[in-house]
Amino acid sequence: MSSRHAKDALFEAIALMGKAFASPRRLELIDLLAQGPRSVEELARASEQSTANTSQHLQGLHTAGVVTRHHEGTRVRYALAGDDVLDLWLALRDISATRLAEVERAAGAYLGETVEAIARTELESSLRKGDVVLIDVRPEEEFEAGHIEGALSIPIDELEGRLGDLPAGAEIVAYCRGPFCAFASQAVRRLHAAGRSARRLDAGWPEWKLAHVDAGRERRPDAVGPMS
Amino acid sequence: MSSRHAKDALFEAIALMGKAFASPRRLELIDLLAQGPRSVEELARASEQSTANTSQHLQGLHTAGVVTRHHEGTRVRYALAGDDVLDLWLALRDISATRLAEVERAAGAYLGETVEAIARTELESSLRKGDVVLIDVRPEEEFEAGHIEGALSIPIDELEGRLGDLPAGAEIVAYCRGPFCAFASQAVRRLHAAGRSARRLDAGWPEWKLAHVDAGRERRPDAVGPMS
DNA sequence: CAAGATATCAATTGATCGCTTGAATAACAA
DNA sequence: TTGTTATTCAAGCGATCAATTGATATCTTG
Repeated sequence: MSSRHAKDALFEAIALMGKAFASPRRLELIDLLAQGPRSVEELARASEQSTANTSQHLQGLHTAGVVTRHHEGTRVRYALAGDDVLDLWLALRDISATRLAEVERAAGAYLGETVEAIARTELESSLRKGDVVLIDVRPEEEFEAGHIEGALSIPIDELEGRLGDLPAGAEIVAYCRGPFCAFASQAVRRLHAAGRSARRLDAGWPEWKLAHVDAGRERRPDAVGPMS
Repeated sequence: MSSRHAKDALFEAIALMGKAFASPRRLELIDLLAQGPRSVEELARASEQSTANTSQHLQGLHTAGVVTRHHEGTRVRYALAGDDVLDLWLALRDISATRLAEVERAAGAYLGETVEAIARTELESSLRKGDVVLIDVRPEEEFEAGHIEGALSIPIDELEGRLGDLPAGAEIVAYCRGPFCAFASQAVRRLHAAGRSARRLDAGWPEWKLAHVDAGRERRPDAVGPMS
């Protein structure tokens, strides 16, 4: 009975995907890819690591089935393999935050002084009423790869220069990559310094997108059958 | 600006949990714990590895926040830290199956010849009509830690001896740990050999339990705020 | 074709991981 | 107390991993 051997092989295969999420560098790449497809060089720059290392990790992610790759002329465009992978990453991130004090500490240290947040559902109704101005403070290429409908693209670096675009009395809501991204918090603090009323969205574009794709769907789209 | 350092620390902290899912041995332990709490020795026996190694991995899982531990006299009882962790594990498992051909191959090799499966929703309505006899072919201690209401516990090892407990003409449905567990498939094949009509449930107790806990709830129970 | 940009490969290093072994600790029972 | 059982600790060794470096392939453009 080689059932032990077969079982080992099964868990080993699953662990191939688990390993994809076991390195901080790879997680950062996944987090960036959650905003939209990117080339190797862009990812390397955004994650401040060498191109070679980035490429190496991306290949690892590819053989783990976590990202797709296609060539576009001289460059290679990587993307998350699907919404299920995005969901998995967000789940890992959120659960690690609730279960590991270390994560919350690190998040607090990275985000800086806490700013007031607004929940997605509340923002939705405010948007319908036209109560708020919504700004996307991510880099422009991420905005272009996908953004919340009705949002204004104001990359965090340009914020001060574009205060004029924002109606004086309006309440402003800023969002960025997600709850652990510092852009929105930073934007809110700077807006406050400029005398504006502002809050951050407690989520990012990926969460928003998933929430709208999933609306009215099953939790896990039909568990995988025993084989199929 | 030490923001790079802070960001690294954050991803490194999240990767602590990712690493928990990066080893086949640990995944097997998680899979066993998904059936219910167990002691170190039981887990070591069930996963066919040394007690020392099992203990070591369990400690790793504990510091990763994936399992809880409490002492009961001379033994230590480990359990999954929560339903969110269970959900994460099932998601990783299912996604790896859809994205990695290797996983499906290994699953096929382990499960043996495919048997006909029945979906959870179909089983639910059959149960209401009293159409089927449902048997739980996991080891008895797992049945006792939790099982589908109305199921009969017939550990796979005792199946032949207890054929008499099963009404002759009835359609039988067998379930076990999950879609990648071999017990149910094996049970169905043996029941067929005994001239019975049988199918396997395409999921296991953990999936069933989660589906019933989740019924009528939000997808992800309130994404973690930026800090909270 | 040659030049330039993008991505990957190959080889190396130090660090970490996974498992084994044998001893140590803790709770309990006789 | 002594013995027994369950778990953890500590040391060690081979295997794997992460990052660097420098070279190589591939596509585009002039």
